[in-house]
Amino acid sequence: MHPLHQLFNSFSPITAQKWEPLFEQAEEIVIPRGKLYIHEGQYEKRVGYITQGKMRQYYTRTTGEEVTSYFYFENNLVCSYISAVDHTPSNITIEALEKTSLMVFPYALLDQLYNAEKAWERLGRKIVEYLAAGLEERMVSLLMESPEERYIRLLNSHNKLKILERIPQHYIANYLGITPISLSRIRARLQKKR
Amino acid sequence: MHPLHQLFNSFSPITAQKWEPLFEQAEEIVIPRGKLYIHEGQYEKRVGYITQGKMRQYYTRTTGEEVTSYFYFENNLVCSYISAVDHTPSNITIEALEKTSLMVFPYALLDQLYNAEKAWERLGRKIVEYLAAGLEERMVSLLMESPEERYIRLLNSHNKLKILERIPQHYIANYLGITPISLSRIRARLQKKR
DNA sequence: CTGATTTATTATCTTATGTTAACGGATCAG
DNA sequence: CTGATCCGTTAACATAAGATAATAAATCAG
Repeated sequence: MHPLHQLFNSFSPITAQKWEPLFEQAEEIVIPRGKLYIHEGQYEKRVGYITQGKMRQYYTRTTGEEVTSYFYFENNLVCSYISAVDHTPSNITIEALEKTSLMVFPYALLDQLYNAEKAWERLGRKIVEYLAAGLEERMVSLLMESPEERYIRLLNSHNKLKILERIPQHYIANYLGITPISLSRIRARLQKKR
Repeated sequence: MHPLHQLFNSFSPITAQKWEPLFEQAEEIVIPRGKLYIHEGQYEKRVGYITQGKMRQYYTRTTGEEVTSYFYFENNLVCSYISAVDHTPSNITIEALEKTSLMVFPYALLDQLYNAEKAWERLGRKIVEYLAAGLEERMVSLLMESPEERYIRLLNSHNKLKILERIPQHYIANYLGITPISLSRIRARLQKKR
């Protein structure tokens, strides 16, 4: 079974027959290191699935500063979801942090499948529920925890250890909502405590 | 048309016939000022719809401090969504800030309707998409903005003016992720700038 | 290999927030 | 009416983060 089909099934079962039309319309693309997959301000109606590589999602302030909101790795779906659903320009940018291979298909196809089949509609709901749960967790962490606590949480969330191994520290600081300098100080403080 | 039916229709159309079974099983409840509608730690499988009143949603730290994550008013849906979907104990508490009237129905009923009808399944997806969009906006605000900027954003978001009019200031500070003292200082700073 | 760039740390100074405490005004219950 | 509680503001102090700059280490390109 294709790993993306497997991922879908972990949300809600999709039979091989129903899976087929999506698989047929998907294509493989490769984004070189440092290049953008999704551009802020553009209508971005593709859904991607990473087979190899890593990506960074960020917002851009009016002042030009980038604020990292998420990292993606192998077996992750990447999509400017709100842009695709609401037909609005994307408010996020997603760049490849290394040469990244993706399977991509148009969101319109997914929408078509939603209309055609309750099983797909259900899958769509389950995926958004998963997305919402992740957003809530991040929101609560930002609301309730200090930068130091957020860093410790990251240290302990072992499903995200790959972030610490594969992402440069200044991006991690940015993801935590602090400057790289501040993260350095936090790390120094924590080492002293041991 | 019942206002809740109207609200549903604004997400995705539900015919009068399909609406009927939900309406029949809904009941009206009243929560007195200061009492809890949803208790943290309990399995909370109802969906509520406020017809009158206002409520506050919060998380509780291990230290006992409450951290406000949302305010609800008339015509809002209130639900410990993740608890209902995942069959886990609620991680949030929702209290009535004044005597509040709600229409409530079991989430299981909604789930049943999801299974029975694609129109309901679609509605479910649309509601979660709306929820996710709200969570993302709040997440971004916490990640990108200073407390002062978040307060200014609240001042300008005219659909939330009712928050400023109807919610005590120390809850607003808590919602912004700061202490009431700090909010007082921010307000003093802003007044000086004029 | 080598020079250039990127990345992480440390120091100094400024600024905003948290904490604690005090105060006055408003609200509420008896 | 009156005492008690709640609420918002202000002050003083401690702490942590932002900004800027300097430096060292690691990585990258030619």
